[in-house]
Amino acid sequence: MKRESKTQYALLGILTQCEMSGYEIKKFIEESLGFFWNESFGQIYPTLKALETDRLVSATEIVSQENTKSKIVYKITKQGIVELKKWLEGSTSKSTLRNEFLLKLFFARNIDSKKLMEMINEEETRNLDDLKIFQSIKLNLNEEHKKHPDHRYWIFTLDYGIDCAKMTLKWLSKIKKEISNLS
Amino acid sequence: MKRESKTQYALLGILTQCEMSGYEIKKFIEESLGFFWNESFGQIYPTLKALETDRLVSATEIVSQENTKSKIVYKITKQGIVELKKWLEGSTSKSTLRNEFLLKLFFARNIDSKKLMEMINEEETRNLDDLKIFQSIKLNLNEEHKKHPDHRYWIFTLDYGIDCAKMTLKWLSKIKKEISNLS
DNA sequence: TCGCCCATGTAACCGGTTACATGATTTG
DNA sequence: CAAATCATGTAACCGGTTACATGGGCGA
Repeated sequence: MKRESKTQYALLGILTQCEMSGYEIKKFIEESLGFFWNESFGQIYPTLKALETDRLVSATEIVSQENTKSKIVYKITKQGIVELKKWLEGSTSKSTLRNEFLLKLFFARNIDSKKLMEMINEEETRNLDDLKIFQSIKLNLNEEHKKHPDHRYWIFTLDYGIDCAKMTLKWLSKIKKEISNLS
Repeated sequence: MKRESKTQYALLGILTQCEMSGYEIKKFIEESLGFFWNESFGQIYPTLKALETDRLVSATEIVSQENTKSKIVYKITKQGIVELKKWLEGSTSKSTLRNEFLLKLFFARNIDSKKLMEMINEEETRNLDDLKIFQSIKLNLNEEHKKHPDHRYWIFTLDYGIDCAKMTLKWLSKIKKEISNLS
């Protein structure tokens, strides 16, 4: 069984928005997919070059003007869209998830009870912060990008983040109660 | 910033249960941590050896008897427990999550609507299957291992899986409705 | 001038999976 | 007898991050 990186498809998908440089793609990922996907420059730049040699994207150098610096923008080609659709409509492999917090909780018998509470409180804060961010992004999305062709799908993924954070918060408060009742 | 594999801590944590061979550790992971952690033999065996040279575990060869095959069982040492606790009570880094389903959904404008529905239905089935498995494990855990010192923590992590699957199912049915209403 | 952001790139490294080899024992 | 499971191990490979280099522009 061979593995195949999904980085290429992430980049192709992003380039269905508009043409972008590697640097802009990185920013887009951080701002939009950050909570369920990420890529480093060490992946983005070489993958863009590989996509270009495969003719799935085309590169154009934008030369330095006043107020702008030179950059290389990439545009998805027809073949690129074909390849993207193949992946989109193909089977989805479940990602190998590794949750360090759950792993620690599984072994929590070995944690000092005070430290355990601290750990859970930190997780609570993290999720509360995430929730706030997601909700403010959703507000902004509904105000400024309502007409964007991808708007509904962006809301779908964002709602997942919101529901996930809310569920986790409920679960955390539940286990906090049980731990304080019984220890 | 250096990275440090968590595999060693996962193994140390598991060995707080009882002494086990590499093979048994693998089975334990699959049966108990499977939905939020996994390790391959290619990691387990070399890591066990490294833990042994660091004196965090001790190895004993169980020679072949009638009905049993020879195997090497590993036992956590006092230093091992110290190192485990250091990790447990240290800071928890959030794992880099990559959710292929969400990535596809984010780009779903490029998916044929019938195929999109199929994709969502598959995700629904996957979550329903997971939920059933988690619930049966929970039943079994409450019947057979109620007295186990780790019982409550096992239930906590399991409950997370259950709540997560339920939340995802709700969210999936919500987006299904919205897609069928508006397309 | 200093630090920050824009912008591109790559080499070294690491963590992990896959695929294989070996061989015993058990089960259908 | 074949297939599955028990049991250990490793080499090749891959995907990804980190850390670095380079250099221009811009604001404090």
